Amino acid sequence: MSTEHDTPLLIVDDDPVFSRVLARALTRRGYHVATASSADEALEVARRHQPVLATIDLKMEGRSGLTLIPELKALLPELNMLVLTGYASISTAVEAIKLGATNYLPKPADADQVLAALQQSSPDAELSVTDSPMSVNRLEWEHIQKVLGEYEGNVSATARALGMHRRTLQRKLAKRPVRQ
Amino acid sequence: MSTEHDTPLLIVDDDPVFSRVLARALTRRGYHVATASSADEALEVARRHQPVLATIDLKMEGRSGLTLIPELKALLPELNMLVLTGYASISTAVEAIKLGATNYLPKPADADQVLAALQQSSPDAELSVTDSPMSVNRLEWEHIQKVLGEYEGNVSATARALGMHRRTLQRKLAKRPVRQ
DNA sequence: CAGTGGTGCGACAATTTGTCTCAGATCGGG
DNA sequence: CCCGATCTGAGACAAATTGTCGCACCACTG
Repeated sequence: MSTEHDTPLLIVDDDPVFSRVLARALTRRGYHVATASSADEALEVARRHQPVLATIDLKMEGRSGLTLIPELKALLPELNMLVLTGYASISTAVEAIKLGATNYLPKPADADQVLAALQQSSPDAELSVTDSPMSVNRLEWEHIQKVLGEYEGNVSATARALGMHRRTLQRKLAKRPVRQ
Repeated sequence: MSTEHDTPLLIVDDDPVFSRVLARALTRRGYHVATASSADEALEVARRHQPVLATIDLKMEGRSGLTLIPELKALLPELNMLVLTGYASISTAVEAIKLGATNYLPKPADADQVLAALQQSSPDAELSVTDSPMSVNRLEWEHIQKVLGEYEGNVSATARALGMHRRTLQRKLAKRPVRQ
């Protein structure tokens, strides 16, 4: 476990909240974390920081994270890149891997899942024994909260975006095991 | 268009209807088509047929098509493999590409899409990123597939890990993934 | 051979969703 | 000030999904 101590890691994400939370969690686990909030900033920071691991968001202002992958790869051929996105799709997953990403996860994902995905870099994939995956309900809850935030709390719009009935979303939000 | 004339192509799928329809469509377009309905048969046929292109179904009787990918690759290093499945998920897509598949398409897909996916050689970083978040159901499907993969397809263990009833998981798996 | 743990699937009750419907609130014009 | 559009919470009831239990049937192992 001491092998990853101070391993330089780069987080590329334009959502400051997500970025900060993940950075904190990874720092606590002993990584040397840097963050960037755009593709261009990522290249800049990468030059200085020389990361060994990176997480890359796809949907960002300006260039998409997809174009960033080959650029980072050119800069740091050894870099282990995990694509992490709230707008996941099979087609971008396929492209990301072909472009050289080592893994691809839909958000929400917690720090442990991120690390497991980064570690699982070898193509043959020794199955990591993730102690306990997120329950379906928790995953759903976090996703709902995130999207709800993106729509500034508009329940109707969120329900439409999530492809669920407004009444259902309403009910799910009503039995909140959570505050604010 | 004459370049693909008589190009040997292998279809691996255990659904005879799908297999026959696709074979006919591709034959009409000038390919020299062979079919196989299991992983083992695929290896056998591949030896004789020496395909340049192949489509591989994931969910088949016996071994999954996923294990077939590296085997075919070992047999025919130049083989261009397209994974084609009715139970598409990001996690199997990532796995398939890492194992050497050149592309991945959810069924249903018509012959033209299949050919386009097989022909498309270089990755495209300009691919547009979806602008709507995943639906709750789709996210659930992706998560289930990922965990299921981590437990090597063990339904009971996956259900336990996800805190859901085996019967329920079973039923969810029987359904196709929701689009969009 | 018995024991353990996996899988598929039928059946029926318990719960959750979908659908429809109202009755406010709010907001930005015209 | 009223209009139309849109958002909201909530009741009611049907439709669909899930929880539960049970059973048969492997495969593996001591």
